[in-house]
Formats: sequence, structure tokens, C-alpha cells
Amino acid sequence: MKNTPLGFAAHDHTACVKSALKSAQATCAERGVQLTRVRQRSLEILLETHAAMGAYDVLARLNAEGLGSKPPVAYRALSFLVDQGFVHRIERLNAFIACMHPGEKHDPAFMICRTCGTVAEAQISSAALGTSAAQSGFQIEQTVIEAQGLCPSCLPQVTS
Amino acid sequence: MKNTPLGFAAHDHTACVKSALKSAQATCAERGVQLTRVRQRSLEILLETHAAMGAYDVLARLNAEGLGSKPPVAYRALSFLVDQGFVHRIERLNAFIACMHPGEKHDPAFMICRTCGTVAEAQISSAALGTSAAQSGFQIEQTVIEAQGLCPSCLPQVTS
DNA sequence: TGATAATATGTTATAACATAACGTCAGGCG
DNA sequence: CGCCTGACGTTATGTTATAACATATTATCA
Repeated sequence: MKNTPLGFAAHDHTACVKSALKSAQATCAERGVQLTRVRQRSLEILLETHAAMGAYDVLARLNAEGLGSKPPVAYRALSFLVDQGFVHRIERLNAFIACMHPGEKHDPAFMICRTCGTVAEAQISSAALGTSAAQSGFQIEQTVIEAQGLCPSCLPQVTS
Repeated sequence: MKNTPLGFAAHDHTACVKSALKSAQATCAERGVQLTRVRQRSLEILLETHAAMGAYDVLARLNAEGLGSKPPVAYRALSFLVDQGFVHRIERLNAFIACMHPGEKHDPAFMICRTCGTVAEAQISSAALGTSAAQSGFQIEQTVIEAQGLCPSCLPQVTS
């Protein structure tokens, strides 16, 4: 798994990790769900890495810290985090990434660089799809929007 | 794999299979690529089934007809069909489905029923994503848009 | 406080999805 | 012919994900 820590723009990462974690703790308290050790550590790993990670990558980190070594441990923690909206799943990569703006309810959209693997979260509305769905009587519960292409860093290098 | 042959609306399926196949043959001739036995049969299987199928499901069908039994055979045929635009890959399901309007260049959008697994292709534009990407300097090459929810048939049954 | 229910974790085993790498074969073409 | 290219066959393995069951922990309440 690539380890490009930032999105396409630089930012104060240590601050964003801390605030995201606090926000998650507060949300869990509100909802009466438990942010257990494994869950919190999984979230921290994703926040710190600040990149899309496979479930087995997260598991390896957990295992190194003695927090579990078998796949279900990671998958359970990750699916809890996804359910709570703290983490998004990137279908295209079979990977997970910490949400950049938890709290606000939103359908995530991602831009995935095919060269360096960096993933950035975009904020868009999926209104167009809603219209189309309404016409056919389909009730949307969740949408996945993922774009693949070249990020600003990789674009100049691919002078093909 | 579910085997719900139709989308959300009924239509003349045998006719649509035939015309899609013809269109694919013509396109291959134009482009100077080969629609070989394995490739054509894979496309036919997807067209006939008219539902999302996993690569191993397609492989099982090919195998039953003596056309190849090992995973790479199916994956190669499917990736050819995807490259040519005759088939789309549904990331969310790790599955493949025949395109409903080949010829026209388009980014596909899908509606996936979480109850019955039926997949319908929608026609939408992904303009909103393009705007967002342009601002950050990301160059989009391909987009994946998938909505999960309840199809018109399953909606009434889930009276939760 | 002890019984009980609900939630979370640990573990085994296996299912499901996907590709690297190498060999073979047929057709096109200088 | 000899070479190249593209497709296919096969082995082996890599990667992602979950079913099923056992155990531990936490919450609730009589």
C-alpha cells in the first residue's frame, strides 16, 4: 500500500488527526456505542496514515501492537467505523480511508490517482443520480462515487 | 449470484441480446480487434443473463461449454469486453454486467438493489465531479457511480 | 450482588476474487 | 521460412472477505 500521507493539498495533519478523533469519541458517546480499543486504534491508524489502506494493512498494524491478528478483527473494526461514518470504503481499491469531514452527513466522492494511489475526498452532490432513480422508482440509500485519473503531482510526469 | 433477468422495466430481451451482439461484432471489426469465441461467448452469457455476474460465474458457464476452466480465461475475456466498452464492472459487487447502450461513449451509473441484487444502468452525467476535480487539478479518466438501495419490486416488501 | 442479556473479541477454516508467470499455438508478414 | 504478435491453456499463488463457533467483557436490573 502506498503511503502518500497528504491529499492534493498540504494541511496541519497532527491537528486534523486529533480533532477527528475527538469528534469520533463525542459522536460515539452521543449514540451510545463503544469506541473500543481496537476500533479507536484502527481509526487512529487510518487517520495517521491519511491514505487508503487495505484491511490487511490495518490488521498488520494492529497485530504489531498486539491488538489482534486475524482478519475478522480488522474487518469488524472497519465495518463499525464505516457504519458510524468515520471511515469510508473505496470500492475501487478494496480499501478504507478516514473521513475528512465527519459529523456532516454526506455521500462521499473520491479522486484516485492511478499512478501514486493517492486518494482525495471531494465534496459533491449526487443530485443527478437521484433524479434518474426517482423516475424508475428506485430508492437510493447510499451512493458510491469514485473517479480515477491523475493527480496534480503525477500529471506532469506522464508525458506519454 | 442472483438471476433476476430484467432490469426494473420489462423489454424485448431476445431482440436486445441480438442487437447488442451485432453491435459488438461491428465495433470489433472497425477497431481491428478480435471478438474470439471465448470473448463472444462471455459477452453472450452476460447479455443472456442480463444481470450482474461474478467472474467465476461466467467461468462456470464457459467451462460447461468446454471453453476454458481456469480463472485467467474468464478474467482475460471480461477485461477485453470492459476495455471495449461492451461490459461494465460493478466495483461494489465485484461483478460484471453487459452494457445497455454500447456505442455511445459514457460513464456508467448503476442502481443496485440490496435485497434482490438486481442492477439497472442509469444514464447520468458526472459533471459535478468534473468541476470539483478541475479545481484541485485532478484529471479524471474514468468515473464509477454506484447507488445502493431498494428497487421498485423490493420496496413494498420492506415495510420495516 | 448475582443472574441475565447484549455486545465485543478471539480463532479456525474456508470462500470468493484476482493475477503473475510461463508455455503453446495459429496467423500475418517480411 | 523465421519471426512476431496476439490469444489461449495451465500452474501456482496472492489478495480480499466472511461463516461459524467459542469466549470474554460490559450493561441492566431484579
